Amino acid sequence: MTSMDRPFSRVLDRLKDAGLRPTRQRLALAKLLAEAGDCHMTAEQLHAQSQGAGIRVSLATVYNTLHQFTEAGILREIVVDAGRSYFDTNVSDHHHFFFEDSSQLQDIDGASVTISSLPQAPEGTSVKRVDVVIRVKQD
Amino acid sequence: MTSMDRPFSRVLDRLKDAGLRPTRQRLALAKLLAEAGDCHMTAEQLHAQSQGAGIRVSLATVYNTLHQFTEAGILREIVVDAGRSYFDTNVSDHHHFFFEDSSQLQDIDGASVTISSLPQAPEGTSVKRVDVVIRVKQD
DNA sequence: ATAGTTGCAAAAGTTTTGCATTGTA
DNA sequence: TACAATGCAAAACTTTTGCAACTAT
Repeated sequence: MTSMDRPFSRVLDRLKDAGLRPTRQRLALAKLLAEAGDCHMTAEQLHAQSQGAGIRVSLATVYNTLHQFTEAGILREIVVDAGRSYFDTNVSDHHHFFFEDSSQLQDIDGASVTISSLPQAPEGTSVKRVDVVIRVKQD
Repeated sequence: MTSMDRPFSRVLDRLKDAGLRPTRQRLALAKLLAEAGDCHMTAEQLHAQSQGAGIRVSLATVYNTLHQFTEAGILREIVVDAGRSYFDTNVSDHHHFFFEDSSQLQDIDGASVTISSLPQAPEGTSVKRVDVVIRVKQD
């Protein structure tokens, strides 16, 4: 996989498809996310990185942008920890280890988890996603 | 199952085992949770119910108590929604549907979900719990 | 008495919203 | 110019913490 294949290299197209203007802030945040590679980032972390890179953007805008990217399918939001959202740059089929001691996430390839039986979605609803979180602790 | 078998009927023993004193607030909150039966309650909801029942207790104490009960194994904390924790009175082996439209949880019996392959826990860690959340949306 | 516990006001976080500003056609 | 979209300050939430008050020996 070359860097050209990474989701964020197509970010301009993605933003266009989602009806989002390619503003300075969005492009800068998308670039940071692309450079970070596969990762699980909080809004706070991305905001800090932005400041470090000399990009002036408010935390509110970071949140709004992360949610817009999530809507557009460029990111996936993961909630495993009370009062903190993670945004995952890996949007392919996969699951997560959650290290409760350090509050860190680690990807598990989708092929490593086999769910051989699941109940049907309740009448009138359809499954949007199945999340498997393996919570682990230091011995 | 009679009401005497429900976890909260043993709350006095449970509190004792956990080294928690049976204070007025704890007993009142435990009683409300027991009466509610199997449910997924937020701290805010439990606090509202307490007020409704004429129990004077602060929201902070509700949070502290819910966490203490969770530590004691009387409750399980479920995090599926950004910025909101649910406390589940059902601590048996089970999973959840999450209705994204209404932010409601519904139990799935453990036997209804079969995971036939899972990766090993990373070196030096052990699995504390495997959470499966089926996210559904209204058609 | 006193050592340990508890409950809550106040503080600390996180996330969302309202609206002036900006950008586009 | 008009119209919609954007970015951020301020507001709204949720959750945690520090410490005065309380409890059980």
